Amino acid sequence: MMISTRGRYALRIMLDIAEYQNEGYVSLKDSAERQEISKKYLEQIVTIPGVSKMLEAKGGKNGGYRLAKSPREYTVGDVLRAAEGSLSPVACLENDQASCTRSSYCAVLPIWKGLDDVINEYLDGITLQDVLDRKAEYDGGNDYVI
Amino acid sequence: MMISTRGRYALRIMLDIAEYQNEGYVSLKDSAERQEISKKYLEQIVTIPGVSKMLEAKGGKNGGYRLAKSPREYTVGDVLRAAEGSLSPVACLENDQASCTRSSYCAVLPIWKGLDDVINEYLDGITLQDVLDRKAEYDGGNDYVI
DNA sequence: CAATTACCTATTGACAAAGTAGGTTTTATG
DNA sequence: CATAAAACCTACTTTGTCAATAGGTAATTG
Repeated sequence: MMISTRGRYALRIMLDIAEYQNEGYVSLKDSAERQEISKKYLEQIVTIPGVSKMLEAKGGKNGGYRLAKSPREYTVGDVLRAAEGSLSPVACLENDQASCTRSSYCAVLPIWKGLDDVINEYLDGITLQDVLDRKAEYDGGNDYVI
Repeated sequence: MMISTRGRYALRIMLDIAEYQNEGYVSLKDSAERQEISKKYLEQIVTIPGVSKMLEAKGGKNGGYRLAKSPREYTVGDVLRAAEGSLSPVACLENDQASCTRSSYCAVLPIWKGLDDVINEYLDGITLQDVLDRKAEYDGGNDYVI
């Protein structure tokens, strides 16, 4: 499993904020309740450097978060990579990892590279706005949930 | 990371056997040396039920393994799924997993389904023979290695 | 000033990954 | 028939990450 709760929750909270931010800053308390996710755990996810870069925060009463840019400017891939650090399907491709000694002549490595490409292309082809739009199609903005 | 050493080693040993089986049964000892993988660990991988189904074994001197079918009839996806159990990128799609209570109305789930499809289509589009052929292209069957 | 929010650091329990270890059984061959 | 070489089987260990929980401090607004 390549995408853990960190990435999945990051995506859901970004979408939740995107959906409710027109009413002002969205607090983690509200998001956590809507999403049925521990608020404490969400705090950790939201403070992952890559994730927090995509948000603007404000403390105090009526504070909370909103997106730094438009939901059209963030892809699902952006959010997941920020939260997970890497979406590599195998260790061989991990950026920080000391690359395998066989990599220069490994006949299997091109398969992993191709897989990595396919995954990132797919996830970068979906923006947060796309998800919100699809949701709205289904239910007019009511029953369907992030 | 979705594909661990189990899956990667399973693929490499299947390819190694495919490559050398025309000279008779391929022993784990030889494969392990060529692939620089612990023989003991390879034993475990080869006895995973799904993996062992793709092999024919013979004990004793000059024994070893060979593929049950032609390398054209096994895809990379077949081998990886057999070794890993599942290639689901997220827990939400795991077959045995008690499916999430939100699944019936979750707006994010279709994204994971789509990702799963993209991954499996890619990996099922490559047969073991394809990998052997590509290797042969590069080096005439010598320097390039599985 | 009081409530509400974000922000920060540490700790925990469970589980899986990646092997290691030590044996038993089967099968050729000298 | 004895021996070596192979597959086959069960158990254990170590390490690290995941998924939280806990308990605070700092900032902002009404």
